[in-house]
Amino acid sequence: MARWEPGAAERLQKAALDLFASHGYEETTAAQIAQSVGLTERTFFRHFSDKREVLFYGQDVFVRAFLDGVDAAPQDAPPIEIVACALRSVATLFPAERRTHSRTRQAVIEQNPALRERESHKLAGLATTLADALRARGVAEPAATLAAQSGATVFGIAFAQWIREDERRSLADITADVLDELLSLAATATPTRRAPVRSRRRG
Amino acid sequence: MARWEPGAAERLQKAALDLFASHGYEETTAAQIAQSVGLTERTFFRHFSDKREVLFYGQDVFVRAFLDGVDAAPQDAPPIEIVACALRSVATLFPAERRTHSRTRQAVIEQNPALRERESHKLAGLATTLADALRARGVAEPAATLAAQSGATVFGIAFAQWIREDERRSLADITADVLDELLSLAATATPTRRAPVRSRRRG
DNA sequence: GTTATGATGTCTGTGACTGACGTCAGTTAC
DNA sequence: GTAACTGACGTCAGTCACAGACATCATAAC
Repeated sequence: MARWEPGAAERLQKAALDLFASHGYEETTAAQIAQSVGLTERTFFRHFSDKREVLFYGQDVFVRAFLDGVDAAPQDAPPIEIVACALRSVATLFPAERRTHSRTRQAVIEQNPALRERESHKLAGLATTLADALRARGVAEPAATLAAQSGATVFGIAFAQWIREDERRSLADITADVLDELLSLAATATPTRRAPVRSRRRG
Repeated sequence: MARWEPGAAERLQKAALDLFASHGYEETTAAQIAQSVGLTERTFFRHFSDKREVLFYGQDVFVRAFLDGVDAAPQDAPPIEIVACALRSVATLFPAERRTHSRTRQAVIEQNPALRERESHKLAGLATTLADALRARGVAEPAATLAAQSGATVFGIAFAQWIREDERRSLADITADVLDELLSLAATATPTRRAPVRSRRRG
């Protein structure tokens, strides 16, 4: 028999979400979360670098889905198309069954400024990672950062929409629509100086 | 003679930046900052809601410049043009003389994850405020959020570029270029379903 | 002159986080 | 087969960010 129950991080995360949802984020101490699953505060902080992080545990699979989508894009695809691929890829991670869970988690996050801050930082980090991937494919700056940031923005908007009670569409559909809206929006303004993008494949 | 030197917040901010730059952010305590200008830790936290905030004191004028730019845009301007106005407006707040100061401040921020987090959150907050202003002008969702977020992104990229040692152009010029790049980028992809934007003036 | 005000100091407490060190089941090396 | 090793945990003690409550006192308002 093992000395400890396995999956400490997962148990802590589940307990944390429950406690945050029922008693509030600030009202719940890290020690309480740990105790509720038979661990100590010290162990909590061995698994999570800080208290907020417990709500973002597992986001790496989500980031990886983005990168997989980038890899799956055809070699000659323009930056925005690569981002569209990435968005399609990540949308598969959020089937309809997951909406309820996502919704309660998001409710907790939106209730607390510190958590909102961490969330926007995570989204920014995703954009950075995406930009790195685009640059690795030969997209130049600032196109890489612009495209990546746009992708993160589109995802953020689409996700918020997907969570809403009155929404029936799949995340993939919403994402595609929001991206299209962004492109249409850009089309209404007139570029003033620059020639069309010269990025894509260097060397 | 006044009982206390005036401008406590400004003095605290200046002292904080100095100490952060010379000894590092984490190595500097709030009490040290306060003491260095003859105040107490408690007073520090009366002026700033938390330790990081001291580096962002005064950002309201910056946000206001954005909003002024929105107001200055012609009534019939499409969302992206409104954003362009806002960007031009805010660029005037950063003349060449301010580059050195901005650079050291940014160096401090980039050295610390907690500060970077706060910064990305401030940028997100700016985007939210901008989106509100666009919506107040009749821009519908998600166009308002998309345009606002794009504006914030463009500013972020342009500002980072403006700060670089090897950069000679004004922030206004860089901003215009980055925005153009974004529009060109969008033009390379093909919108698939949506009709052109139907936002702008409701009711 | 009295009173109100506002920025400050003082005191005290809580909770997030950290470093150092001890513990012990299971694994590996010999 | 035992000894050394490892990894996940507990314990203890400490620092610091931050907040509530209350006192202080120069200045403004009356």
